[in-house]
Amino acid sequence: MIYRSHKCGELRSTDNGKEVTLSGWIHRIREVGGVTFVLLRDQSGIAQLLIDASLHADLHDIVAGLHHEDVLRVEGVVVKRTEKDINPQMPTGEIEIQVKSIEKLSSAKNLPFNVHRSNEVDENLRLKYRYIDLRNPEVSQPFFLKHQLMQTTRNYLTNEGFWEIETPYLAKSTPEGARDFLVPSRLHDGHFYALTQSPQIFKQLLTMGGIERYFQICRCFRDEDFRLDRQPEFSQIDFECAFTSLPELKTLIQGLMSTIFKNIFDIELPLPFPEITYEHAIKQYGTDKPDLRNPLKIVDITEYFNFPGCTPFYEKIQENEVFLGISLPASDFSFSRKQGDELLASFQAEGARSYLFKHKEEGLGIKVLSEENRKALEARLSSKPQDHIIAVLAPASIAYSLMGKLRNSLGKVFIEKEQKSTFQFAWITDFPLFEWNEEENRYQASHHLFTQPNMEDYQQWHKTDPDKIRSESFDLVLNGFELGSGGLRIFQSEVQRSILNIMGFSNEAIDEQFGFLLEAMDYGAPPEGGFAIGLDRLAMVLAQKPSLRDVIAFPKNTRGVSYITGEPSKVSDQQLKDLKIHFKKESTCNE
RNA sequence: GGGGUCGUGGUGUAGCGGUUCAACACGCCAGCCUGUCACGCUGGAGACCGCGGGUUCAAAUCCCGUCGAUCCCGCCA
Repeated sequence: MIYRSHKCGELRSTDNGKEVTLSGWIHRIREVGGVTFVLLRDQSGIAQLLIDASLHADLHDIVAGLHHEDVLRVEGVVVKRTEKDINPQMPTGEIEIQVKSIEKLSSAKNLPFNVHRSNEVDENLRLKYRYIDLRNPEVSQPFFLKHQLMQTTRNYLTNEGFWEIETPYLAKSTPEGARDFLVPSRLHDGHFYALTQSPQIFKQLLTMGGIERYFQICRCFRDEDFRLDRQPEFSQIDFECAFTSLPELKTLIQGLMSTIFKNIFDIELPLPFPEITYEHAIKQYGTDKPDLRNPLKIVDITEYFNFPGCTPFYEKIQENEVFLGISLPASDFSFSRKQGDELLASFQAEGARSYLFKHKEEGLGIKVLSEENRKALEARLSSKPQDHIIAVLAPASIAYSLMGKLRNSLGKVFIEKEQKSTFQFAWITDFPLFEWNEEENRYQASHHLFTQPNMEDYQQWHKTDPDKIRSESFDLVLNGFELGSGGLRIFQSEVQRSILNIMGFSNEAIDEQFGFLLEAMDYGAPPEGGFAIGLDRLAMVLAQKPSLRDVIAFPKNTRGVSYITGEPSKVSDQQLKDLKIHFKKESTCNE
């Protein structure tokens, strides 16, 4: 059986007169008097069938029984449409197929939603019937993009001398970082595998094994709460190099990104990407993943209000609070009194004092400031008449993040209007090695446990102020999304042990949990570094989709549930028995 | 773990104390239509308004609880 001689979407007027066999799904049916128009769809596109039962009497019955999404095989002749019947909206709009025979390969029940209208349907229903939704090119297109990303990446890294090597998914649970998905071991009572959160340790072992350039497009598993840009399983472009440096890694990644943009979009990316230190990013953008399409900047205006009598600002500043402002140019950000009040109210709710200043013709309306001081402030903010200034007075720990959120929400409209399809990369550098964990009252790794400290910082501060140590690591940010992170790794066991000690690991705990790694470092480990790029996030941003679920073929919902196959699900008593797992209480979560 | 929003025929929504309140669009079924292209026209079927309780003479509508969905914070690269 020949199912098709041509694909629906490829037919043009140059095919006029050809005998063709097509197979596909019924996209629409339009019955007009004695003739029936059927749009037949396959992956390549849509072609219009013309079925005239008066010419082929045997078609009459079969046409009467056709429904949307039935699967057909048809034979017919390509004919050019007359001038007035051409549909310029369709790529195949100059022709149609005069049908001679129809065979229904498969019939479709009434569908839960229309393929071409699924964007208005509840997402969980679409996910349950993902195989229907995927028939819509708008839904399937991101998967082709992702395919291109993977192919380009493999080619690029292969050309750079990388080997693609697989690492285990069933691995050892490690402390720190995200919660693990655990897999009980049948052969070892009470013992568990953990699904890998990332191939971090394995890739280090590979370079220690003399494989100087490794990469992998790898699945990662993390059992945390999910968001638009977080799924329980996701993919990373993961790589590691021996004898490398931060500049070399950056060059490599910039090369990958520019190759991707060149190959897929025919866009020349401006290189190198701008570099912003972590400290600078927080102070200017209120986040470590700034969207550089957004022109707004946070300005520290504390100094202009820091004099006795400048009530109430002065008193709060003396208590170590900071005063931060964002200038909103009237040319780009129209602003109503009501919006302003709403914003201020949302800040008060977060425990910050907030202010909205309007720049009038005669200047910013802030009475406590001298004219000279006020003018200096206006210059600092580049503020002009009609502009607004939003300002927050709060402890630094909350002020910057509040302003960061404000900057994001204010910038949204601007980006949507002016910058929607532009791509702004940035490197974020000089991250602190540790961050303080309030709950556990100890330091934890801000990147991961094996990140190389800046050795000068380390020598100076590791005994007294570990939080002043910067790490040899960096992030890649694209349009406000953290695309990936990486850096240099510790390759000396003494340093690794000392870092783990600072984070509160006893030597016994280190030997038990990381003994194999420290031992490996003692058998001749090369200096090394690497990076990991979130493949799904990259695809999401490039496809300009709002959710990771749009670029994962069979994603889970926000509670980690798949409606298509029904996991997580209960398992049989026998399976539990084999694993020697007993539940104290009958679980009632789902069937 | 916390907060916001939502839950009405197959799908998307309207109704937000009573009276043509169970409606509208798409889809579905039947009929008509020989150039449609989101075809059109006529008619029809289809919902105990997520679930449980309460207030009331009266609840889709108000209240409480619960379940589910979703977004955000916490958490997480």
